[in-house]
Amino acid sequence: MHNFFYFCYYIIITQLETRIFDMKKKITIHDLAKMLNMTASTISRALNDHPKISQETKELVRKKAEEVGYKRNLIASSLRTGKGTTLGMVVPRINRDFISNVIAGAERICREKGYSLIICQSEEDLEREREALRTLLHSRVSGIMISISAKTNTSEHLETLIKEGVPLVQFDRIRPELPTHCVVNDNYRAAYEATQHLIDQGCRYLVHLSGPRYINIYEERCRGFIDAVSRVQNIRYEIVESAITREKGYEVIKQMFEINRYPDAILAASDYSALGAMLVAKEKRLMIPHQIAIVGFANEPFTALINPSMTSIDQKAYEIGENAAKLLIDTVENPSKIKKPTKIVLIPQLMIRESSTIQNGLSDKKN
Amino acid sequence: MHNFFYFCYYIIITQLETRIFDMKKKITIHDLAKMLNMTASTISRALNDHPKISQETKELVRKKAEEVGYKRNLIASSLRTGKGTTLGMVVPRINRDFISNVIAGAERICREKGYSLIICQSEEDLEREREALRTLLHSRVSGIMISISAKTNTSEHLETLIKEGVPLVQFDRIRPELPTHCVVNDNYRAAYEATQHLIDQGCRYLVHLSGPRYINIYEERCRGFIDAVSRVQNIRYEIVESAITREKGYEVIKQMFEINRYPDAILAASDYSALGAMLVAKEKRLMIPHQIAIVGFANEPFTALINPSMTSIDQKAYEIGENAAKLLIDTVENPSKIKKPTKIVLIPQLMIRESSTIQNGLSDKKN
DNA sequence: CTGTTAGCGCTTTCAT
DNA sequence: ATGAAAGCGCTAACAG
Repeated sequence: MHNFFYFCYYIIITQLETRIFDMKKKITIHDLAKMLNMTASTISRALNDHPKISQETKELVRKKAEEVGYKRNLIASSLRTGKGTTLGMVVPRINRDFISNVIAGAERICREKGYSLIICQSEEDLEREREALRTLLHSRVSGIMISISAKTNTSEHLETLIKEGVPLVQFDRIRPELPTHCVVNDNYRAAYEATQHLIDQGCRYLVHLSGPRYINIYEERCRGFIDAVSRVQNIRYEIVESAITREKGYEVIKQMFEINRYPDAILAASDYSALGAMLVAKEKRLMIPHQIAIVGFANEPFTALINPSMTSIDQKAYEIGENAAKLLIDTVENPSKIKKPTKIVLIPQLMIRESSTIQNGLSDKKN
Repeated sequence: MHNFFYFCYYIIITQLETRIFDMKKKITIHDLAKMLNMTASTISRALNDHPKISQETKELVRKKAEEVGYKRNLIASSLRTGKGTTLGMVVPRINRDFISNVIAGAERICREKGYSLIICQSEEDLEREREALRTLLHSRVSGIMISISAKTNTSEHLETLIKEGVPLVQFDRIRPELPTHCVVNDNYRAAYEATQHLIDQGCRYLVHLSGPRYINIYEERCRGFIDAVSRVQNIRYEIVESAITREKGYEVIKQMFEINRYPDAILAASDYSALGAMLVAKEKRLMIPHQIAIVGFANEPFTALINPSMTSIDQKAYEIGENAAKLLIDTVENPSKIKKPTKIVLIPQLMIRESSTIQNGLSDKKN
C-alpha cells in the first residue's frame, strides 16, 4: 500500500511569494573608518589588537563594529596575509563509524583553534583521492589530513603535495615511507594482544581474516597475529587475505566448514567479516564462543549489541582526529620550524565480550 | 597486563632531520603572462574559457599552465568576484549514522558541482550552534545547510542569517516557521504507517517513546502515532516524552512493567530507546514480538544485526544530503531569482523485521 | 581578439 | 598613536 510511494518524494512549494534571500551588502573597514572619522588602517589595527593603538580607540572601534554588525572578510584577509584558516581532510568515506568519529574529534580541535574543516571523500578510489587533493589545494587550505583509500597503492600524489610544501598529516591508513607526521593505532600490538587473548582462552586452531596487505593497517594486524601464534607450540593457523566484508567473511568460513576444517577461533581484521563468520557459525549451530571464539576489529557500535556480543578492538577514533588536527595546526602555524616527522601511536583497547569469553562464567545465552 | 598502557600513547620522533615543509612560492597569472608574452587578463580569460579568446591562445595558455603547475588562487578569485565556492553545514554531531550519511550525500553533490563543504558540529547546544554559524559566515561560505540542535528552541539566530541574505537550507530537524528551503522526511506518515503496521499485527496496547515535542520531528512522529491509534476502537495507548536514549527507554519500560502495565507494542522515536525497551523485555523473558512487538526509528545499522532483528524506519539520509546540497547550490547560484521556499519531503521506508512480525511465519528465534 | 586599468577588503611597510 | 599608500591575485569594464 505504501509501496506505491517508496523511492519517490513530493515537492511542496509553499505560497509565500517573497524574495527570500536579498544579498545585503557587507560593511567594510572603510565604512567603519568613515563612521568614526578614522582611517582603515587604524580600524584594522584596532580589530587586530595591535599594540600601538590606544585602548580607547580599540574600545571605540570594537563597539562600533559590534553595533553595525561588521564581520571581517577572511577571504580578503587571507589573500593579503597569505595565511588561511581552513584545513582539509580526505577520507575514504564519511559514513563509517570510525571515520565520522575521527572527523568529530578533528572538527572540535579545529574549531577551538579557529580553523574550519573541509571534508572530502575519496570513496575508496585513487583517482577520486587525487581529485579531492586537487580540490582542497584549489580551496587554498593551509594543510591536509588524509587517510588513504583502499585502492591507493602509490605515494606519488602525496609526494607531489610534500614537494609543493603543503603541510600534511596522515592518519590510520598511511603510506609509512613518506616523511610526514602520522597518527595511527598500534595495530600490531592490538592484533597481537587479541590473538594472545584467544590463545589464553584455550584456542589452538586460529584463522585470521585479513585485509589487503599492501595497506599498512592490515599488514600490521597480520604480523601481530602471526607473531602471537608463532610463540606457541602445537598451534594451527591460517590467514585469509582480503576478507573484510560481511559477505566475504561469511563465504570464507562457510567454505572452510564445507571441507571439514573447524577452527576454534577467528580473529578478523574487520567487525564486518567477523559478523559474517558469526552468522555461518550460528547457522551451523556451533556454540559461540565454546566451539568457536570470534574477535572483530574496530569496535563498531553493533558489536556490543548483537547476540552474543562480539569482542572487538576499539580504535580511539576521536583521539586520532584530535591528534591529527593538533599536529596539522602546529605544522601550519610553524612552517619555518625545522621539524622531524612525528608519529603518534595510540594504543587500541581490546573490548572483551561474550564471543570470546570461554574461561570464566560471563558468557551465556540469555536469549 | 596491557592495562598499563590503556589511555596513554607513545610519541615516536623519527630520526630524519629535515625541514619537511618548505613553502614553495606559487605561480600567478602574471608569471604566466610574462612567460607567454601576454597580459594577465588574457591568461585569466583563457583559463576561464572566455568566448572572445582564440582557440590557439587558450591551448597555449592551458598547456603552459599545466606545465609549470599553475593553480588558480580561489581566494583572490572569490574576493574579486564576490562569489565563493564553499558551502557550510551545521549538524548536531557528525558521528551519528544518520548525520554522517547526510554529509556523505551532500559532499558528493558539492564535489560534483565544484563546491567544498565545511562541517561544523553544534554538539546539541544552542550557543555552539550560534558559534558555528558565526564561524561559517566568517569563512565566507556562500550558503549554509543546517539541522538544528536538540536544545534549539528559538529561531532568532536563523532569522538573523536570513536578514543578512545568507542562503539557507534546513534539513531533518527544522524550524518550520522560517521561510527557508527545507528537506525533510515525512515523519508523520512514517509514524502513522509504523503504528498501523503494529495494529495490523493485532497489537492493542501501544506505547510511544517520543522525543522532546518542541522539535518538529518528534512532534510529527507523535501526531502520526496518535492519529493512527485514534482510528481504532478498543485500543489503549500511552505516550512518554523525551525517551530517546537507550537508558531512558530501558528505564521507562521497566517502570511500566513494575506497576504491572504490559503493553503489547512499542513504537519508539529512536532506535536506541527501542533497544532499551527490547533489553527490558528480554530480561523479563517476554517473547518478542509475540508478547511485545517493537519498532524503532532511524534504521541504525545495528537494528538489522541484533536478535531479534528490529523493525525500524529508514530515513533516506543520503538522499536528504543530496537534496539539501542541490537546493542550496541552486539558491546560491540564482540569488536574484524570486523564489518561494521549497520543501522537499522524502518518504521514509518502514523496514519490517522480526521484532514486529507476528502474523506470518517469518519471525523466529534461530538462536 | 587582446591590452589597460581599476579595485574586491584587507594588512603592512613607511611616514608623520 | 595614526595616516597614506601599496599591493595580495584575480576579474571585468572599457578601450582599441
